[in-house]
Amino acid sequence: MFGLIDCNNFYVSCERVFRPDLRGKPVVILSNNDGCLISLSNEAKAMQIPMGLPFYQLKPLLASNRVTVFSSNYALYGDMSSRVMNIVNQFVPISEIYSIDESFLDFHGFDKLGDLSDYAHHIVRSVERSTGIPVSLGIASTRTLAKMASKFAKKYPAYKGACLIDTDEKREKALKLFDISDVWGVGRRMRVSMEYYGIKTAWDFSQKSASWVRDHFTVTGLRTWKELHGHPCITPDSIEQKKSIYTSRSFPKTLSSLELLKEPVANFAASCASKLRQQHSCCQAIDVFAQTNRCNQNEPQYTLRRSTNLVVPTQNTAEIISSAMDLLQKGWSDGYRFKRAGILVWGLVPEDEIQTSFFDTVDRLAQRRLQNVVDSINHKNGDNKIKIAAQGFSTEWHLRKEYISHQYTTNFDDLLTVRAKD
DNA sequence: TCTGGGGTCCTAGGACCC
DNA sequence: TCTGGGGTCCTAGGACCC
Repeated sequence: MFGLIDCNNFYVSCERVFRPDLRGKPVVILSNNDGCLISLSNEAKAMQIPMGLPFYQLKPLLASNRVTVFSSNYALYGDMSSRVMNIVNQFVPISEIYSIDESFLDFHGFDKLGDLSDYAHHIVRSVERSTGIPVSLGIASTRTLAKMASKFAKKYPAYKGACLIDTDEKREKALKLFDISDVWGVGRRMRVSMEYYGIKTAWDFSQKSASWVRDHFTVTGLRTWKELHGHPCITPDSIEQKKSIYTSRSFPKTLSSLELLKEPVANFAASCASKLRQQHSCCQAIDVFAQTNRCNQNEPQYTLRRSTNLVVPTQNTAEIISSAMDLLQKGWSDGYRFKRAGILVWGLVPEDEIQTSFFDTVDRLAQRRLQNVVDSINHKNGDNKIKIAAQGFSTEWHLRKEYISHQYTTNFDDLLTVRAKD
């Protein structure tokens, strides 16, 4: 059996842990740059406030409904996430963190030990008591069915946070109640085709033949179909060893000169290098992107994209920045206003399995020693206390975060003061 | 004025080989 | 007049997830 534990309205719940006065009230969380609505409390959902729409369009509506707004605070959400995962991991031997607010749990063999339902409810209660974050737990014979079960657990209070689909009868009933477009793996595009073929529920889909599904929805559709039948065949990749690493941001204003764009791109490159070292990988290739504002159809559109392969794989900040600056220079063309840029590093290899080159001119050992010293100084004194000159000091490109809360759990200056009542 | 960020996987089509 | 067939590899773009 697989379990899926999912935090309810995760970002909103994180804010509420430190703002208990907001429980039961409508709250929304904005994406980076205060761009779109990305997390809504149940009260906000009940007001028919749509998810994913630009904030500036909804501002009057939110104000008139007295909705509390937060900029996203990833220092807080990331830390709360690891607290939740740590608690969950005390209850199962194997888990796969799937996203910031979800984890798959391995329950194989657990059903022989006693009542799995009691155990599931115990997990849900423990997480909420220890972290303040409400969660839903679904358990079934495949990951797709476990996700479905967790949605039932979230939707119907009678489940008290945990739902098991552990018999064929329950599976059939669940499939018949479940909208096909809510199935894990069915997105916008597939939903349209499903509608065309008259498939409304997960059950309708499961009643098609395997070959029909393969023909109309390719191997990915077939996998989902098998999972709905209770045959596990989707294994999410471990998040620990990524195959590529991406850092990108939109800018609050557009940037139209090469000099202005260099600085954010250098910082994105530095961020990728740091993430590489965290997962003990080196990259073999680096891509640079920059895009004009796609939402503004009145101005000329352009996507700058340049790629390079490295002679020797690297995780060194200076080296990756230097390649990125080269690529940006080569791909540059005047006359565009860039709204977004990013760095992708890929072709990742473990840092201790590097294929060296006969023609390499860099002293790799010295390079690594220097990087280690810089990392340890920054670790002790704060990110970017020592940085590469190209990363600069401009704040032109920094994110807009007008409604950000404190870093309650990761910054000493933001710790709450608790006073006893007289 | 204003529209997120970070991933994985699959497929079609082109380049290239013999 | 008339120009093959089979294979691999790479890349861009799209679909999907949260």
